[in-house]
Amino acid sequence: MIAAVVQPPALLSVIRSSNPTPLSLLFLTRAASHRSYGLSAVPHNAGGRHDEDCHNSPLVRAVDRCRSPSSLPALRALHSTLHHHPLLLSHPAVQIKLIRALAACGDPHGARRLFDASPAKKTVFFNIIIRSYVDHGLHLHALSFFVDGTLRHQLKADNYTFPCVLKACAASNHLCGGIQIHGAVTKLCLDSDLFVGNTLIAVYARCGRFSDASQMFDEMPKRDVVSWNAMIAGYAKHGQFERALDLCKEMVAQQNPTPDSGTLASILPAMSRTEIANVELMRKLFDEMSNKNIVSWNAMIAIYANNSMPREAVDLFSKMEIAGIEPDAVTLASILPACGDSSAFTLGRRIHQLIEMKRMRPNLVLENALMDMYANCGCLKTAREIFDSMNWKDVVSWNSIISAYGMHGHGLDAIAFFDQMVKSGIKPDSIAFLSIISACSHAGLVNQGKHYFNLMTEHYHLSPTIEHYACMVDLLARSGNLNEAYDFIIEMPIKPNERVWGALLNACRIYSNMEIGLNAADHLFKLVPEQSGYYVLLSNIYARAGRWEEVMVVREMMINKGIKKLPGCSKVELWNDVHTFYIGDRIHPRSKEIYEKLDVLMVRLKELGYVTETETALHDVEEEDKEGHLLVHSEKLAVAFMLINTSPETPIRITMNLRMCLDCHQAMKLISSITQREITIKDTNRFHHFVCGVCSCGDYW
DNA sequence: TTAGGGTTAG
Repeated sequence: MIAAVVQPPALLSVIRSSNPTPLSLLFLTRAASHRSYGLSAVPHNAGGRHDEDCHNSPLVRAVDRCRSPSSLPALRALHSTLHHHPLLLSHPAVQIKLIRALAACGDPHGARRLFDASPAKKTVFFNIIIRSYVDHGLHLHALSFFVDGTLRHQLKADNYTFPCVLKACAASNHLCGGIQIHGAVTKLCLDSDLFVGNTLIAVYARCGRFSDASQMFDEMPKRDVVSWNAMIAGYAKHGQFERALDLCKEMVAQQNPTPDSGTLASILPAMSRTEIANVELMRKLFDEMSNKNIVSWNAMIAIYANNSMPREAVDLFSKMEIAGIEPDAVTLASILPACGDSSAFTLGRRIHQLIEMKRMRPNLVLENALMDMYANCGCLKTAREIFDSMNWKDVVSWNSIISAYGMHGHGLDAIAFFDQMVKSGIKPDSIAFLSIISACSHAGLVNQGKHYFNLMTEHYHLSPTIEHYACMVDLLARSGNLNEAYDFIIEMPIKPNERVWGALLNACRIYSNMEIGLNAADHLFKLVPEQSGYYVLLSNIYARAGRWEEVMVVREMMINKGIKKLPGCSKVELWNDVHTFYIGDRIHPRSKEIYEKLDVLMVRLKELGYVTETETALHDVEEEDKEGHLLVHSEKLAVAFMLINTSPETPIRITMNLRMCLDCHQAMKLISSITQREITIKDTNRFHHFVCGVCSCGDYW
């Protein structure tokens, strides 16, 4: 019998609310502890009526509405209030609601305590708690609880229990546990269950046991898209990219089942630096997907970002926003590197605001991505602010700040960060060494670079990768030690690649070393015969030596092979728009003003002693117009454009697709001096930060 | 109930 108690209107609205706030629920529980609301009127032995009362109780209904971590304080208050109603609290229906709510509010341990205290232990309780452990990444808790439940409490695991415990095995790579559970599954004849079968595939595939996974897959009475995705994910995770792709293509060809968001996410590891045709295939799957969700959007954005297609990633992100899909932390962490790579600073900054607004910090991955975005957009100071404000830092955070200082030319700071990282107890990994050696290389710190290379191999016992070797060659060669660099290559235990020889050839251009340069070029033309940049480097070496006949020979080689020189291109952001300039470009709507500004600047520059550096460019016919005049390089056009469009205190940020030439570098130093502007240029190698006539690279690049 | 998505170099 429930007494007809008149509810105060405010309290009624709280109880009826479908989305209780912690505050409103606390109010309810405090009020409930002072009034009966019919709860004390629950008859002690009302049988079926008692059940009905349990479900109708406002307190129990309020428990039911606690579904997210923000409701946890309110839920705990409700729970303590229920202790005043022992009959209600001991009812299995109320207990299951409490356990379910605690699990949903992110308190698996609380749910477990309730289970332990409960005399009526049922499989359904068991399943909820295991799932809660798995959802919170507490895989070992899930497994030990499973063992405890089945052995000590004689609980019967069912077709709902096994997928969860097997998921715990798959996620923790616990193959032995998976095999034992498979035995139990077989005894109970549950291996023909679709959900159980799918998780068994996941266990075997994730642990690299492909024959067992395939056997499960082949022998299943019924398969669905999850079965296929589990196989694909296993191959992709273990580097068997072709097999993952073949399986995906087979599914597409059969048209059954239809690939879904999970397929895209499963194949993602196989989509890193893949062929463009594969990226296009994934985009086709994505476009045809009828039930796109946040996972499919995130996976497609990540596919673009991992394949050096940052513009496409940014475009897709815009489409996602237009479609009204709210980005989550994973989306933002995927799009931030794309912002950094494409210098989409305006978007990057907006994402930062979004993160702060949605209170998504602290989030280690997100903060690392944010720091990297700022560094890659030229804002070292903001990157540093993010780094300093982080509560918790991992090796990725340290690597990011080391590489940020390194690519901005602050080698000694990068070294200080590296040493600080080691002192803080974080073990440097392979990328940490790559970052620090690269930082030393940019700053000309040869001995320090060698020290870190030795430290990596001798103290940390890390095997250098081809990237480390390329970095060392760059360090040695660019500092003028060309013979040492050459010997280093010859003694390398792995076959030198394009990057290794490329670093040497570039240094040979700087130091006009014809002999070693020709040797490097010879290797490069065999390795990458279509790459225009190396022909240009060789031609520059000949031009510097005044060997014009050979310059023409190289040019003819390029013409015969149909190799086109990559036209220099610079991008700048102005009021949310990206403006692109090409060498000698006259197509920009404000071209006339840009050239007029440049003319004025050149007069001032020449007064300061600037002489156009024509030594290498003079005979570069592709850089001349019809009248034989040298075409203006794109970065000069970009800087003139920004000078006429922005206020004197606005810093100028330019991103280029080639390395900066000596002439433009000299011009930028002087322009920064006469206009009192900060100019930051990101070329394909590093950042140049020009302030008051001085560049952060110290003219060493 | 099952699969599956994020950060660091060059």
